[in-house]
Amino acid sequence: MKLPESFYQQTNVVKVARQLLGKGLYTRIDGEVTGGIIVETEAYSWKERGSHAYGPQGAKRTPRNAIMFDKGGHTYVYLIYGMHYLFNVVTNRPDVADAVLIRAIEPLEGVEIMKARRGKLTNPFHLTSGPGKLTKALGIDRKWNGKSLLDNEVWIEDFGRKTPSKNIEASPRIGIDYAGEDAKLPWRFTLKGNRWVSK
DNA sequence: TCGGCGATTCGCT
DNA sequence: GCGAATCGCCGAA
Repeated sequence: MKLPESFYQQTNVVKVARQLLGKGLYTRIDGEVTGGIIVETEAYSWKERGSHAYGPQGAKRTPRNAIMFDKGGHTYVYLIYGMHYLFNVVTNRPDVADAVLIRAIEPLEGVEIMKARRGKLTNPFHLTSGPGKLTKALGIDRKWNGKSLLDNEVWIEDFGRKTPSKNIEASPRIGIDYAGEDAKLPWRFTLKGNRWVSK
């Protein structure tokens, strides 16, 4: 069952980041479905320096991050290092710019298609074990920014199982040293022991 | 308008 | 383990 709009409109983005572990992220392109189990997420709130929507005088809206100010249930996709697309789930109410970065998935459906999109790989665990890797495997690029997760192009499945807290590990977020003290927030969540978690 | 740099990945050493 | 790749964003001027 597809996650409903109410899930994305929850007001605690850290809680949503935890709840997304174990859910299924899918895309459908030309009728071909690819997807996998979310095994690594990071929460980003406009209130802290790690977020693209952070501003010293309050939330900062720019052309790039505008979609984060929309209501929860949209995608936020942007280009980083001039070559990788990163996929986020926009959460919370309109004008509250929170989002969850999906950092890794465990391949589940359309594996051969994902392999073809990724090109030559020596290690099978490298297929979707990073934020830039999974977008390439799922066929996500900048055109996907702002899509609704309630449609049939990109969506998140609830398999009806709750992930026990003991299987979730919290740690500081990756690659945001510029965020100062906020870089220490334990807002990265992983499924303990999963082989597709990024290194 | 200009210049520095990033929520990363991959290949080579 | 290190550095190149590669470009759009964003703050400063």
